[in-house]
Amino acid sequence: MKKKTVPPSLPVKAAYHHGDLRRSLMDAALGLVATNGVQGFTLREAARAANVSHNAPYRHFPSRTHLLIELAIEGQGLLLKALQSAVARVTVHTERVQRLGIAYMEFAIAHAAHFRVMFSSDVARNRTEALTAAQNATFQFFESELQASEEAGVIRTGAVQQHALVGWSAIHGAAMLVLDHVLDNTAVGARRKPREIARLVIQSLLEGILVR
Amino acid sequence: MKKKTVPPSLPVKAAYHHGDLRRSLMDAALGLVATNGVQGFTLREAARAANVSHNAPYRHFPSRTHLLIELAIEGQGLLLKALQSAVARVTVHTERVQRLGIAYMEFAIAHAAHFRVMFSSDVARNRTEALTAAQNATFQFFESELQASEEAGVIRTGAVQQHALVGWSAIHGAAMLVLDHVLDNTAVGARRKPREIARLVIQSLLEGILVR
DNA sequence: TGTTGCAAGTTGACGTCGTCAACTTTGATC
DNA sequence: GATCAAAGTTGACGACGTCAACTTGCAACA
Repeated sequence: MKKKTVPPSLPVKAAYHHGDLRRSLMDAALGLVATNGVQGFTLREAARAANVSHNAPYRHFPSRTHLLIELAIEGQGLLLKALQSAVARVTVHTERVQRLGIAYMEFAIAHAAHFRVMFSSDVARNRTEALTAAQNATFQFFESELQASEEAGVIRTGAVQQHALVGWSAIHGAAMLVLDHVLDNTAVGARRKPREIARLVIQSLLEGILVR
Repeated sequence: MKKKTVPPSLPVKAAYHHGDLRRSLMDAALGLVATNGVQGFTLREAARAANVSHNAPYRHFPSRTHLLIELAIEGQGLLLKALQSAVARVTVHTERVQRLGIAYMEFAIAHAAHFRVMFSSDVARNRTEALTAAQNATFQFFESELQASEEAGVIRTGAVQQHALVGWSAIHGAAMLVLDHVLDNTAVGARRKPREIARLVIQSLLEGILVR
């Protein structure tokens, strides 16, 4: 019924056994999440997009949720990589912190599908050890960054973990609010690009709010 | 088949027409969200919990999503009320800000079902004007609070909206991370109660991170 | 008082979904 | 060239959201 003699192995769409169905399904899932949201993603539709039967995905993922978990782990890796390369070759510590915040926000926008999956309650509710490890790696990167700033005498001492917590919370919260368009109708968020919002958040974090 | 002559109108479970099915469905939905998550909530199961047929909910809500939206609006109102009463009779401005943050976090924990619905991507994706208005009311309360602090000379001037943004982002992000147990395996979040985490976040926000 | 009309609730159906079980195809290994 | 596990397919099941058509109950009005 289908192609029997494979034409001389073009790099894409390789074999009868589909080549890399696992990757295709994950890509299809990302597309569906981007347009329909996490809960609008369907195993069967991903299978259709990959031209396989509705049960083929079960050869690669034990369930719909596990496919999402794999996407979340992948996304955490991409996020960590994005953060690391955002501060590579930057030596001024406050500049590094600023760039980390902006990179986080821009990752949430540019990889919105990954980001939504990473923090979807469905995934959170069924988190695996691998996902937890990936999340912890990102947080530890934040911590090590602030540790370096403290040792350089740039930030207040003795509260590195606390500062990493508030920093992550603030930029993560801002990203969530931006992604869900909650800020669209507020005076401060309406006409600002995500990057500017991230900059404002980090700036307030660094300088504080109280009069000095 | 069922009771025909209504026994002298007891206040609860009133009539044949169920009394207040709308409220019962929303309560059932909250219970389901609390145990199964937002995406685990089912119209049919809510109907079963209220002892009506699987289509009775459609006499009160045009769709499953609209029931969730109603819950989100209700939750925003409860949140605003909780914030307001948290600072009633408190006069010291920094104390007020601290209490607002703690109240936000405690609302997210105590009303986890409402909170999850309020910020579920399903609801965000289909937001109505009423929901947007309810969200804006909360944010404007934050802003007016900081405005008062500024006029009292407690916080830095000229950036009220910015500070409201970062404050909301930080405490909201912290609440989301706590709710999804993302902090459970971090050094700073593992052994702290949500209230302490909120306190840390607000404290860092007020004082800033940089050396002075 | 009797009729009428509308809101609330029910029944049944449709298409879609996630998942299970049993089957077939494919390609590598000895 | 036979074997065998991995990869993919077919068909089924129950549950879901939603639509359409029906029934029940209450209240307003003649």
